[in-house]
Parts: sequence; structure tokens; C-alpha cells
Amino acid sequence: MTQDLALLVNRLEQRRPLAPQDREAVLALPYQIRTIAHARQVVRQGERRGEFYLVLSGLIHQHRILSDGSRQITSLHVQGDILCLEDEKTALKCGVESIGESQVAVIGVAAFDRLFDASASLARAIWAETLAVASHYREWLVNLGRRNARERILHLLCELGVRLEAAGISGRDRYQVPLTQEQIGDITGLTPIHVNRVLQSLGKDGVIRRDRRMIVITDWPQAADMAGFDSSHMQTKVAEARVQPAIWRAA
Amino acid sequence: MTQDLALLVNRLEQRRPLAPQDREAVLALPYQIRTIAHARQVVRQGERRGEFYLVLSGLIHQHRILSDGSRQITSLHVQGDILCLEDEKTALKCGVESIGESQVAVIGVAAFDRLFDASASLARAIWAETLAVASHYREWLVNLGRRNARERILHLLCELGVRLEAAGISGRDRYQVPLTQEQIGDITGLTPIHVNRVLQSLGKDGVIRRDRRMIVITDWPQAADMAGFDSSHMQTKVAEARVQPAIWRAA
DNA sequence: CGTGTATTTGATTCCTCTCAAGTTTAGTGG
DNA sequence: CCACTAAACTTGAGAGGAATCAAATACACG
Repeated sequence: MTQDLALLVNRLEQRRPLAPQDREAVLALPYQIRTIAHARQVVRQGERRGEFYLVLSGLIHQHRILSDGSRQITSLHVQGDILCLEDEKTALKCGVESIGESQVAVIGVAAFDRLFDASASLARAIWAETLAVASHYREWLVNLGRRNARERILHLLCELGVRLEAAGISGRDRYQVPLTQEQIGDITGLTPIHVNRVLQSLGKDGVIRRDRRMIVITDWPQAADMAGFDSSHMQTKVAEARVQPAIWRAA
Repeated sequence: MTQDLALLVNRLEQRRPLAPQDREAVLALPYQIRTIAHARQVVRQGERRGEFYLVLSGLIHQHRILSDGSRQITSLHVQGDILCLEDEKTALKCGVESIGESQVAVIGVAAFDRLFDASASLARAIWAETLAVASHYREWLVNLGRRNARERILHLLCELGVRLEAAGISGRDRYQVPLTQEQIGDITGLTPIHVNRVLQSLGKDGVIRRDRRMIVITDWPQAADMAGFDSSHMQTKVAEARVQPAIWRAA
């Protein structure tokens, strides 16, 4: 189904306008669908595969494992996101893992590379998407560098809300957290134990309410303010091509 | 002088091969040179200028200032680096400041955007450069998320060494640190006081030697190992178009 | 209903920050 | 050439945030 690649077209189109033939070129990309079970790696750190991935459903993260065994999650990806769009010559410096079951479209970089020949506007859209990725890393960088545990976690919760909302999965102030507390720690550079305590403290202070994995952000504007969260760099528009309802397999 | 833009050509060419007419197109970009005095802002956080910058000499950083006044430096740029290559529609979320006196070539995004029409290979090179920027952010992210003060600082010192060497400014294991301890703190997410203590401790343990701003990394491979530093994601080749000697104006 | 994973709790340690000087350095002007 | 000044660097003491170690409890799934 070209239904899958429509997600890619949408994403690129949100960055830069595309001509009809640009859309066609994208939709004509050869790809195959892969289903990844919970906690399974899509690509292992250090591998080189000459392919990249478009998330069709589920949730995927990229991470780096350091020599002491600690792990840093460097990015999260929901439906419509693009993964591992990297220089094909270098081995991947991050592993890619699924949280819950997810589906990706696997696309060869060679075929993708040919898109640059297709049209300049397509090239611009791809470039703009990459700029957005860089910008997103930078936000996380600031989060880790200059915020305390409480702000970091709240910042992540705000971001998750906005992204899940933008993906048409739930509301920004009320959603199932697809992440374990350990994973939240791996994102925010904290230990899972501390994450737990901060989460409890946030609940005690009425900033959030929790029930199992359900998170409710009581006062969104206030929470965003406390976290220094600014969504201006993100996609906030709800994706048009909404596909499946929000079923996060338990992690 | 097209001498200036040769730096840009070099940079792009290190990412992807360029055809002669691609080089011409880049060299034909209209630009003007701006000299920025020490500690002066090139662009203020929140401004929108429709231009980007190619560093001709000196050292420049991008930073975010948070509402509590704390600052996180998100990137450092030496000769040949490209700055503020962003979506022109959004305001800059980071300020840009010079460390010591530096020179940049100011290039309008409109003219730059036209390069995409020139050729696909040029578009690919620009894209590859942006991927490298994203990759670099990610390295810093890991540094902040999962390393302690000592490792973070040592990692930065290793990186500085490699980059200064690649820019033809000094050796990787022996150079003038262009940064104040406060700036090192703003990069590594630490207070300047703690930076000072860690630096002393590194000196006491014989990992580095310091004299004023001069840094000598005693045993480079060992230091890189201690810091978890891996230069594979970086340019390590010494730039061909070496221009001026390493004169860092005192900060 | 048992098993493994995730969450929670408690006690303690320690890394890093904060506050508060003091000291050195580099640059300036008399 | 030396006093002066502002910035950068150092030092010390104390507080606190987050990590570590060690269990206990709750939850999801077969």
C-alpha cells in the first residue's frame, strides 16, 4: 500500500511544499514493512545497513550504550517519523529499539538518494526535515544541560503530550505513557529510582495525576511553564493520515 | 575574495563529491564579511534574520538562555563551520556569540536556497552537512546525559583538540583553550567552580597539564578512553585551505 | 497462581551546587 | 613602568540533589 508512504509525503510536505510529481516519486519508493516486537532491536549499535525507517505505528527509540553499560536514549519516534537517515558510509552510532510492538517501512538509502535527482523542492523538504531533527536534538541538549530532574521529566511529559496529540493518538494533557520509568531515566539522564520519586513528587504537588501508565497533566500551561517547555519548534498539527487507534502494547 | 567561500566548498566537498559547476555555484554566492568583536552577539536569541554564517576565523558559539538566566552552549564553531542554517521561517532559538574576535561570511538564505536548483549533488552535500550537525548534537547529548563532570570536561577537551587540529590551528594534544572555565561549564552543564575543581583534579592526576590557557593532554589515547571519546563522527582531516595562524585573542 | 518485570520505599553516600570570599591575570591609563 | 580595574581563576565551607545499595511490593502475563 502506498498508504504507508503517504506518511512520508505528509511529513515532507509539512516542511516544504511538494509538486505532484515529487509526491509520486516518494510514493514510488520501494520499501518493505517490518514488524518489530516489544524491546526488539531494529538495528544494533555499530551496524551498518544502508537503509532507513519510516515509523508506521508504535514507538521507537534510538539510544547509545556506553562502555560502562549505561544507556542514553537520544530520540523517540512516533508514527510518521524518520529514523537513521544518516550518512550511509558510517556505522550507526546508536541502536534502534522498539517500545511495544511497532511497524516500520524499510527503505533503502540508494533509492532514497535518487530522490535528490527528482526535484529540488523534494531535496529542500528532506533537508528541512533533517534541520528539524537537529533542532530537536538541541532541545534535548538544553534539557539535559540546564534543568534539574523535575524540570527534565516534566519537559519530557509535555513533549510526549504534544507529539502524541500531533500524531492523533491522544490529547496533550492526558495520555498513556508508553515509557517505563527506566526509559524515562535513560532519556533524562537520571536513575529510574529518582524518576520514580520525582514523578511521585509531581503527583503530590498536583502538577500531574497518575494511574498506572496514564498521565494527566493537570494544568498544561502551568506545567509547560515550569518545565520551560516551548513547542514552537515542533509539529503540533494533528497528522491528517491518521491510521490506527492508540494501542500501546504494555512495555 | 572567493577565498572565503572556498572554505564552504571544501566543507561540502568533504561530505559529498561536487562537480566543477557546483563549486562555481557556491563560489558565486553573494556574501559580505562581518567582523565580530569578543563577546559580541552575531545574532540574538529570538531574532530572525534570513541569513546564515560561514566562520572564516575565530571561534563562535551558539547558546540558549533560559528564563532563570542560566545558559547552555549548544555548539562551538571554528573556521569552515556553518552556523544558523535553519528554517528561515522560525526565529532563532539560540543566540550566537563570538569568543575573541572572529570573522564570518554572511550569506542570505534566499541565495543559498537557490543552490538546491543548481544540482542534486550540491543538495546532497548540503544535506550531508546537516546530518553531520545533527550527529554532533547527539554526541553532546550523550555527553550530558550519561557522563560525570570529569568525563564531560575531558570529552570536551578531546573534541577541542581534534577540531583545532582539523582546522589546522594546533595539535590535538596541545593547544590554547579558547574558552573560559565559565564557558566550559556552559557547554558541559556544570558550574564554573566545579569546572575549575575538575580541571585541577585532572591536572593532579597527570591526565592533563595546564599553564594559563594552554592545555596539554598527557596521554591522548588514554584520555580519549577515559572520556569515552570517539572521533569517528568528526572531520579529522586537516583542512586544506589553512589560512591564518592560531591567534586566539584573550577572552 | 506463579514468574518476571516494573514500581515503590528506605537508608546512605557523594557528586555537584551554592554562597562567600580571596587571588591572579590581562588590559588600561597615568 | 607601575598603579588600577575588571574579568577570570581559586579556595573554603556547607547544603542539597541525585546516585547507590538493598529490599519489598505491585503488576502483567502465561
